[in-house]
Amino acid sequence: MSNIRVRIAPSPTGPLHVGTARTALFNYLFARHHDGKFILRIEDTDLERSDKKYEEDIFEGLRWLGIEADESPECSGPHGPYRQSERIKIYKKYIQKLLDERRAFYCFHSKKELEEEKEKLLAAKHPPIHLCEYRTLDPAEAAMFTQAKSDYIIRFKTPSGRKIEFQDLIRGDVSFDSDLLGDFSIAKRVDVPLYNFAVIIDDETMEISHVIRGEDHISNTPKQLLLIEALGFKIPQYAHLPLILGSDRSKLSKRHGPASVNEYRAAGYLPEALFNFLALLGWNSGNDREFFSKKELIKEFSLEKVQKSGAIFDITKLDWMNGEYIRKKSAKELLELCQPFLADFLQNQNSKIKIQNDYLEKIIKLEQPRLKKLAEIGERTEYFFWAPEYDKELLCWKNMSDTELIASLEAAEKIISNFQTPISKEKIEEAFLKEIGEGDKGRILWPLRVALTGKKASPGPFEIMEILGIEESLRRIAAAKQKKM
RNA sequence: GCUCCUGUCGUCUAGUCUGGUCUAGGACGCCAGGUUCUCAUCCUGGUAACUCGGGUUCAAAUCCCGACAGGAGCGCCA
Repeated sequence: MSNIRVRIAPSPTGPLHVGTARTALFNYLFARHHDGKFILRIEDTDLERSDKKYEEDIFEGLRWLGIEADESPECSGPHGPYRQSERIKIYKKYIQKLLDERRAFYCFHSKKELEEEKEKLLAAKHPPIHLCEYRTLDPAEAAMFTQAKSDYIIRFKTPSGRKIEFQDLIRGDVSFDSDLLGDFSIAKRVDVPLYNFAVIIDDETMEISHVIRGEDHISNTPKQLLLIEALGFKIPQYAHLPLILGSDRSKLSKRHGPASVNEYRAAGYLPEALFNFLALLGWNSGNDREFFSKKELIKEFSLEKVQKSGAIFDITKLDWMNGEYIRKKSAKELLELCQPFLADFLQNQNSKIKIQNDYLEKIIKLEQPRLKKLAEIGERTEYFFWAPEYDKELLCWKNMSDTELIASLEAAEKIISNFQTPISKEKIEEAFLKEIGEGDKGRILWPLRVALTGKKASPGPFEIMEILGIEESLRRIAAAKQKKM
């Protein structure tokens, strides 16, 4: 066991976002690679926006992906509690300390005043920061003010003229000027901490050694560093991950399409495919390899191989990869995976039919090479559950006439009639091939296939008939003939 | 506006640290061909990129400088 400890700290204000999942994934991989610990902490100090149902969504999504935490609200450890809302006492102690040491102070500007100041600064092309004249207010006087006024906040007394530097494991040296920070806010009240403050308290008390988070946090880092210094905490190692972008190169969000892990789950992506895909978004092994199991990823992962620039979430590549993972499944595994999707599909079609598992397994195996997402399974295989509906024009191969079509269907009918229900696709194919000889196979096979499936794209007629059986096949051919008579 | 980060095929990326073997490699996509009644799978081939401008050097995707472009942040959100 190494002394590496990393964490992911989502806020339960929405469903588990793929960006958050990717950050969790990298933290997890890093921790496991170094035999360290991975902590899941919930940042729910913003009570109004936080919601238990989202917290559950986060747990569920992470669990589904196979990213399990060593310590979390669900699995307590020595550094708990793991919800910020349950750690108020801890924060309070440190806020009070900063106040007592006069490194933090009460600011009594109203929101309106602050807003006006910001507008003015922006108009004058200055950075919109707040340098507060209350920073030197006598604590006793301030205490009196807090009784009388309701509009106040606690700010950090940012030192001026400081160059704040840190080493980022991905980006190298990064530096900021403290004068551009202003007297930033750290808490609304002694017992209501704000993000930048709560994070550093948590990271210190949870003994986090490496802070691996999204690039959007780079500009929070100098503020946190100042607080860490003021409190005499240990500085963790930082690594800022590139962002996941939408097709327009801006930060991935709902408007770019599905952005939450559970949406991908519902669409029928496999967890190992999403895991693999997300790992490759901003990281690579340094060679041409693209398929990795979780175990292999843990073995290969290193922060040095993490990309600096943002990566677009390319759904077509995910689809391809998901298809690859689907193709690797055994028939039995795939059956199990497809079952809930099939059940949903049948329910939506108001169908009450019950299908035998061994029958289903054959059907699913047939569609396996075509399947990109599990949710497609119902629509792709529906002709196995009930007679297809289709436009009669679809039956015609090239510019076949009606009489030619009937002749074609009857020829097929004749061949099939020689068989009895447990048939093998090889046998029936052989019979057809013998009949067709050197002729155009489409003339007979296309109408047959459409009669069977009602689709312009499907598996071959022989394999379908093998599953469907002779009687049902003949029934469908008869129905096709009816359409043209 | 200010600060920070980033810039290799449409997309994910290798190569950059340690300059030459890079007429820039792989994958997805797309296109064409083969297999095939159709679709998918499978196989073969093709398409397409070092942001620009200077400099250093015998030699630059690679080092330096400068432009430009894109992104993120600048909350009493996290």
